[in-house]
Amino acid sequence: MTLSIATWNINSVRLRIDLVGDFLDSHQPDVLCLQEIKCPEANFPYRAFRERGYEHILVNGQKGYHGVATISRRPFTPVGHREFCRKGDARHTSVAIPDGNGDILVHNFYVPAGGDEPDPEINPKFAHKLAFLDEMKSWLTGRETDRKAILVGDLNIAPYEHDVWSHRQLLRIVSHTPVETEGLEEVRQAGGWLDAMRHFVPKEEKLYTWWSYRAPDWEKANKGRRLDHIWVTPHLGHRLAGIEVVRDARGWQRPSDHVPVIARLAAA
Amino acid sequence: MTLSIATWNINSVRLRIDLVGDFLDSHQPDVLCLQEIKCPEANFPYRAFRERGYEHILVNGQKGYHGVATISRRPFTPVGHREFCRKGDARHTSVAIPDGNGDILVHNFYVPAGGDEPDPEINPKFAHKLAFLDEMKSWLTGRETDRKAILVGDLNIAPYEHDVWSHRQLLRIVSHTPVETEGLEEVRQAGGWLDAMRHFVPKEEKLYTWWSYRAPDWEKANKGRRLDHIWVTPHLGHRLAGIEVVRDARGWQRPSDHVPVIARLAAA
DNA sequence: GTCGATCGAG
DNA sequence: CTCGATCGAC
Repeated sequence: MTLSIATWNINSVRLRIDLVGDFLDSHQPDVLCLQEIKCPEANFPYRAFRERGYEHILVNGQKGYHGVATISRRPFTPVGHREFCRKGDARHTSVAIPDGNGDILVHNFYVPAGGDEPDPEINPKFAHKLAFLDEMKSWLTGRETDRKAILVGDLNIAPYEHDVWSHRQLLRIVSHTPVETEGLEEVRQAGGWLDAMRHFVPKEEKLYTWWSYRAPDWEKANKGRRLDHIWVTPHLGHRLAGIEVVRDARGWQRPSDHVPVIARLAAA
Repeated sequence: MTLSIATWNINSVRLRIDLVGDFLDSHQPDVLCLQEIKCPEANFPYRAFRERGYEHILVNGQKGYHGVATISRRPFTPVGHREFCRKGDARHTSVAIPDGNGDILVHNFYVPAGGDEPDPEINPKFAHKLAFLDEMKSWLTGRETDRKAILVGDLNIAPYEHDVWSHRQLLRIVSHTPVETEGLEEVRQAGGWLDAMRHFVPKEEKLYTWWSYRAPDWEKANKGRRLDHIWVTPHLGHRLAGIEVVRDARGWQRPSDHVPVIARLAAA
């Protein structure tokens, strides 16, 4: 059976529920992983999903900040949320999707943004980000390597040179500092993950999933970053069929600053 | 020449500029007096008015609160704003509209709401409202009596029994307490004004211009109040041709809690 | 209920 | 620039 899975930092799912509906109608992913839903589970707009046949929903939300949700038109088993860094933040959820011979485990992450100042000594938000990466690394080491698994989300780090519009100008900007990009590479390698987006798009080619709200003419300036990611374990590597970055979404009415990314897996 | 003049507490002109445009397109008043524009003059959405041929605009605005604007498709001479109660509030503006033999003076007022507790000793907002009425009375006494003049606005008082859904239940509710209703009558009589709305609608008939946001089913409950008024001097009394309360406006998308009131004057 | 201001966060 | 929370005002 094939599987298509999308990840999207929606920056308030309630405010943008119509955009999400349009996206599901037009792109029909099997699974949608949202980040920054910005509401507790009780206020999640379930109906818009169920109306469209997305009846399997797992929400890890909190009031006002962060929050992730995994939504699927294929049945899944909720696996649970891990609370990283003992902060009470809703930044992770996981589900297991039956897929012929065994399940595919799907991790949905929202890594802390890290504030402005890239110094953990003076910026506790940056320290939190680095601690989160450390904990991701140890928790994921060996955990899914020998299974069929997918890790998606807003990882808030653009790891490679051409994941940002200017490597040089962003080296001291949070999301592209060496301690973060190297940290994220360690997480990826420790878990044995393959970077699905870069599997299809050469590392020499610019690839973005986020454009700041502050630049009025985002399309012309095109000062983007690749903050959103889809990783798969080697057991799924041979099934990777394609990647789509829905760049158009940045130009929709009242958009999120992130766009959806979709990965398509061939049948086993 | 005929003249039609509308008054509308818009509760943020920027948020509801599309509603205002629709109203102008559909009802085509010569003059529109807005209250509670809630922005300084610099942020006033002039373009939407000019695009529609309303090229004469006088704004007395302030940041976040209150603010009035008089908008006209007929030329006028700005007369100025009076600052009542030395509070720095933007609650009045006036213009003079050439009308054959002499001008028609148009006063646009936003009287303070007065808070919840109808006791000036313990509620300074109520004291301010009463002081505002006092100052209106002395300032207007004899001032326009012998001219062609119109006074419109959100006066935040429902003066007569049938200006509220329940006279008995509102006697101790701010906007319908005796000290306010009597005070407003004194203002009206001291200036020699005629109540144009009650000129057409008998005092025994319910007449409202405002329905609270808090009542979810405003139309069915119909617990309204007549807070918005159009007064004219005797020199214009014989020209009063009709009054329209645009009640529908309360049911528009994201409405103001007040609806527009339009007065039509016949040619001299 | 609905607004704008202010704030922290992105 | 845009979001939600909080607040005071209506």
